[in-house]
Amino acid sequence: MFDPNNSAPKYHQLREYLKEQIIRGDLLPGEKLTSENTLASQFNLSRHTVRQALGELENEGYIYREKGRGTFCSRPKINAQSIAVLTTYISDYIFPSIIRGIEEILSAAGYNLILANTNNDKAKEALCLENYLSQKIDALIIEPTKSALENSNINYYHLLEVKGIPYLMINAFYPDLDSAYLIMDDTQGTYLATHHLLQLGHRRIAGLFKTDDLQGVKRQAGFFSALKDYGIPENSALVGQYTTEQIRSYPYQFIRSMLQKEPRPTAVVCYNDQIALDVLEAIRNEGLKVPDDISIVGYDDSPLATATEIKLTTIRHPKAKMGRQAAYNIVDMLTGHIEKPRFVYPSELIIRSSCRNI
Amino acid sequence: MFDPNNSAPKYHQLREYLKEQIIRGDLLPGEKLTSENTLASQFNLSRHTVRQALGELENEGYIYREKGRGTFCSRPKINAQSIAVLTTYISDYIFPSIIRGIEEILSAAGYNLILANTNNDKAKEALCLENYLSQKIDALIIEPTKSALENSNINYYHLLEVKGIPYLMINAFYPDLDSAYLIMDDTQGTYLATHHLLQLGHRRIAGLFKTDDLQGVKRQAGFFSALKDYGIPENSALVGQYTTEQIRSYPYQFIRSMLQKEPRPTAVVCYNDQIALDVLEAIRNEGLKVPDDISIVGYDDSPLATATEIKLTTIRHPKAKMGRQAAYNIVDMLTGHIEKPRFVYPSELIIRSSCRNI
DNA sequence: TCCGATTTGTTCGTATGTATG
DNA sequence: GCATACATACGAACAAATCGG
Repeated sequence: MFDPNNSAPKYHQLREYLKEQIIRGDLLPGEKLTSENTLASQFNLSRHTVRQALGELENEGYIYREKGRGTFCSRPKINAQSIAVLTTYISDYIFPSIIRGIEEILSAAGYNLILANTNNDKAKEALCLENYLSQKIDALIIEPTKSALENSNINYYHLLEVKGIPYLMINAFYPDLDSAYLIMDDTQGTYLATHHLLQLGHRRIAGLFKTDDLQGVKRQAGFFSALKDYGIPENSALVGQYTTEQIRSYPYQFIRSMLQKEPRPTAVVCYNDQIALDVLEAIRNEGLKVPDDISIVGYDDSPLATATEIKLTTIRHPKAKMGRQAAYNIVDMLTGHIEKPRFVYPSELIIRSSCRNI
Repeated sequence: MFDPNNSAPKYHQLREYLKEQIIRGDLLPGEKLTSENTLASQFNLSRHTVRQALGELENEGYIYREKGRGTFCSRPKINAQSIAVLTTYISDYIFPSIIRGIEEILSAAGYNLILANTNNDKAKEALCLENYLSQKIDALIIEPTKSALENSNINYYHLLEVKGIPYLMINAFYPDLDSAYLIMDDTQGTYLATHHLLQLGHRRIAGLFKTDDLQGVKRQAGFFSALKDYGIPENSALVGQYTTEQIRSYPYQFIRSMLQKEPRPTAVVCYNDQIALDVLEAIRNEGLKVPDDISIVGYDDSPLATATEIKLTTIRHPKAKMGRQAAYNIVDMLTGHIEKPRFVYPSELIIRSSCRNI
């Protein structure tokens, strides 16, 4: 308004001038602005130009106009940003804790949390991402679905980058995508678990792993790595592999049939606590006892680990802590404080009563 | 555009005329609109008037303009509606299931789910409601916080009504608010539970209830109602009452001190499963056994009810089913199919192994 | 209740700038 | 360079709502 060699359009200058006054608090909510005609003569503008500036301010929510009365300053519109959270599941296992952690931080920071789950179905994941891309989503925390398989939704992630929408992966990431992530050291986790069993004297150790997500692949790698360090060759007969679709029956069946053949394993390393409970049931139904006959270790330290009589030895998952850090990170990415955070939580063994010395 | 006795401003008429073309699909995304000058001469308008119409269409996202090239039809903006869900907690107990039920339906129906919890704190509830009121929230599913106390946030609910934002209460409602709700029959629930104990021969029955939410008040009423039907007078020494803030220590302490005095109760009716577990621990720590020495009944049939060795006799809460119905209802309210749904789920007793005949 | 001053809303006209093809 | 299209900017007039006297 005062700078003649400012190349910006006059109505832009006036708009910014007024906007500043509002933001600084010179104009309080409800207060009347100078009338259009007065502004025009004050700044040597046509009324039309003034109206253009006011129109945009109205559109952005800074002011409102009332015919016959005047133009007024709006109440500050808290236009909270929305951060979407897309996980495989939401109501079971460790997911409620992760989501609570995220909610805690986002809520305190004034962001909306938009929640959905994929049920570990890539089609549902695609649908959700497509929705988010066509809406006003400011950032995304996502647990990739079937992260070990080909990333058929990679285009959506590229679109997120193009649109400048920051996203953060938790629990896993796609190797062919240069993304920010927050994961735990899955390989180290099963290494510790397996190592623990080896130290207890176990030599014939079975493993049961999920193959369609990166966590499963890494956990299996940690299992083999520990065996190798003890000079024990890989024995494929002792390793069960399953996918999401087989989760209901395979782990149970695998263990039951394994227990019916001699020599039996003396211990089982499980992909997670949920599978460990299936294994526990299979062992029971064979008339055997944990840990007397067979030791088992779970993974994730979920509520399931301590829900039964046999308290599971397991690996700690950061859960709510990871949720909180994910929320902090995505906010920092959104505000430009960090570029692409990448963090790997070290693994920690929790010894309970599902393993014994032999 | 064609109606001379239409009193609406010309630019409104032109705007609606063009908007219709876009919605009908006469103008496909990316297609070029008639130029400003052509439109002006075509409809006998000034170019300024045409610009005003186009400006609003641009603002609403229907078109975009490129200097020197022309005005083009935008890709259809799928602006999904957002439904906020505000519960007391989100990660524990029956809440993950309720939220999963809501998510399942809203997600399938193409709505965003915006999630937050109040931690059973009325100040946090006020904060969330204020946020939702100043944002673009289309509807709200809410579990009221401390529903038995004075509704200090009633103004926010009135504002929701004024703004035409439908809301649905779950689990409880404020008596002084004429709202839609979805609750279970809490009074009948504890009536059934208490009646069950009476039929098993118990006569000295203790009760432990929360007093700051409507559910607690109703559950206590059902407890007394059943006792009355058996001609047993109210004995305040046998009834413990606590609020959210006392939840950590009171129930445990109350039961322990009660067990140290003769005559001991032979059964305890608990506000919910979580409290039942506290009671269970208190009984154990007194060197007594459930159900041999004392019977207990929980409420809600949460995962906790079957997590320990003692499987709790409890009352079924609809959980995910209630979540789904809440979602269906709020969508129907939003689309105007129903006005104010009100539904009370009948209660159902689940008999497990925490009660015995005496 | 009506009047007149003020204020925003609608509509016209005109001119010039600037990017596109 | 030229025609076309949108962007910026000026001016003028009347309509409609509000408000104080």
